[in-house]
Amino acid sequence: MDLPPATTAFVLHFGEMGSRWGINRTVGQIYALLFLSARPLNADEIVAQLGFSRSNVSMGLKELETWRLVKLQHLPNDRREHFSTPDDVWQIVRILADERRKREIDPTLSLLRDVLMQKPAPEADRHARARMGSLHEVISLLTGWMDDVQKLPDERLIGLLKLGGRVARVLETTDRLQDIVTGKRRRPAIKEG
Amino acid sequence: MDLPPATTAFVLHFGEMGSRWGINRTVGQIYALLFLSARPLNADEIVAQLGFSRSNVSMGLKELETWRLVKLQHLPNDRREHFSTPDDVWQIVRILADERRKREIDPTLSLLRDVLMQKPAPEADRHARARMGSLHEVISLLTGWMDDVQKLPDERLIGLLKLGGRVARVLETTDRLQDIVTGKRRRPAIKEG
DNA sequence: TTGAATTTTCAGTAATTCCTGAACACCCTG
DNA sequence: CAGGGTGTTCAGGAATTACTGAAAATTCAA
Repeated sequence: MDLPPATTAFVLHFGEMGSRWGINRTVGQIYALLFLSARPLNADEIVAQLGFSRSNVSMGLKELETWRLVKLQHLPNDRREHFSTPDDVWQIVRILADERRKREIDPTLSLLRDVLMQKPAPEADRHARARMGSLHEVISLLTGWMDDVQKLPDERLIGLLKLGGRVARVLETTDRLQDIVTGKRRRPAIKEG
Repeated sequence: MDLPPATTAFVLHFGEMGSRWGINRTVGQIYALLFLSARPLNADEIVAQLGFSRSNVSMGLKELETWRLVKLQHLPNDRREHFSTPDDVWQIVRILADERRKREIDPTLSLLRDVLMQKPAPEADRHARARMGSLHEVISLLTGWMDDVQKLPDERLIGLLKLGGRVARVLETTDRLQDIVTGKRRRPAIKEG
């Protein structure tokens, strides 16, 4: 790997982390290399830099395509396929969130729906079904929120993240207003005694 | 597995999903079983239900402990260790978010910091370093937001999630006020012409 | 249509991860 | 402090996953 030291460190790190992210070492390294590259790379260039077999690189790129994490493009006067990552890191984050959700959460949500639909066994599993119900509720809320957030344009999303916990204060205010309107809480008197 | 059908389905599903979540099949099943159980279970009960070897259950429970996903407890007049999951699903979500962050994100953040600290190689890696900079920025923002949100009490968190994308409107209003105050945008005139 | 360039497939091997049984360690209780 | 009950460790076999090289398929220019 005759790459600048910073790049090498990053690529190796991504390889190691791969296992924790659910991809393997070589796929992680390929992605890292493409992410840092100033221009699209073709498979042979990746082979040259990382030293994996040609076929392994081919399979790795295929997998990255199924994740929608790389895009294929052709350069003028060059038959070879070149690959690159989105320029915008936020775009990458969105895709990642989407794909992980699709793979890691949706199947469970769907199973919970199915199971909860069945007629309950007479007693016996009362508690278990209640637990699955809670879980379903929590996951639905989380994924619904994700859907909402995915619709926001980048600047709004970034604004929201920067606001962080301070959003809570806004909510607090809203709640209090709500309470007052619905009469759950008395309007503060001008003076009590 | 002489369990109610709904429980069996859930346990098996969690086993299969295990690989996608970064845990293995047996650990997934053990966790699912504990999650649904109406009372804490000891290792032998888990062996009886799932049919894994005693040592495998022992190792699985150890792993779940390192994830803080199960807690050990002793019942009166019983020397055996019993295990259970938190009653509150939100608690589980919080722990999971925390642990995944610690394992999957923090190491990368730390590597990026280190690498970006080094003196840049003369040219050559300008682009790569800029990319790493962007990535660092995005991850910092996301983890900072996570930190903030983790501090909110459950009801606020749930409120926030329910509000979903509608928070954006609040932000929009805030921005507009901000713009007016700072003079970036003219105060809407009563009538233009 | 040919054939060179490029990509994909796939059978086989290497590497890793998972799981077990047996041995060991650590209690507690009597 | 002996001995049964309980939990842990670990070497090795089983199962899975990763990777390779060779061959097949595809694409495209001539």
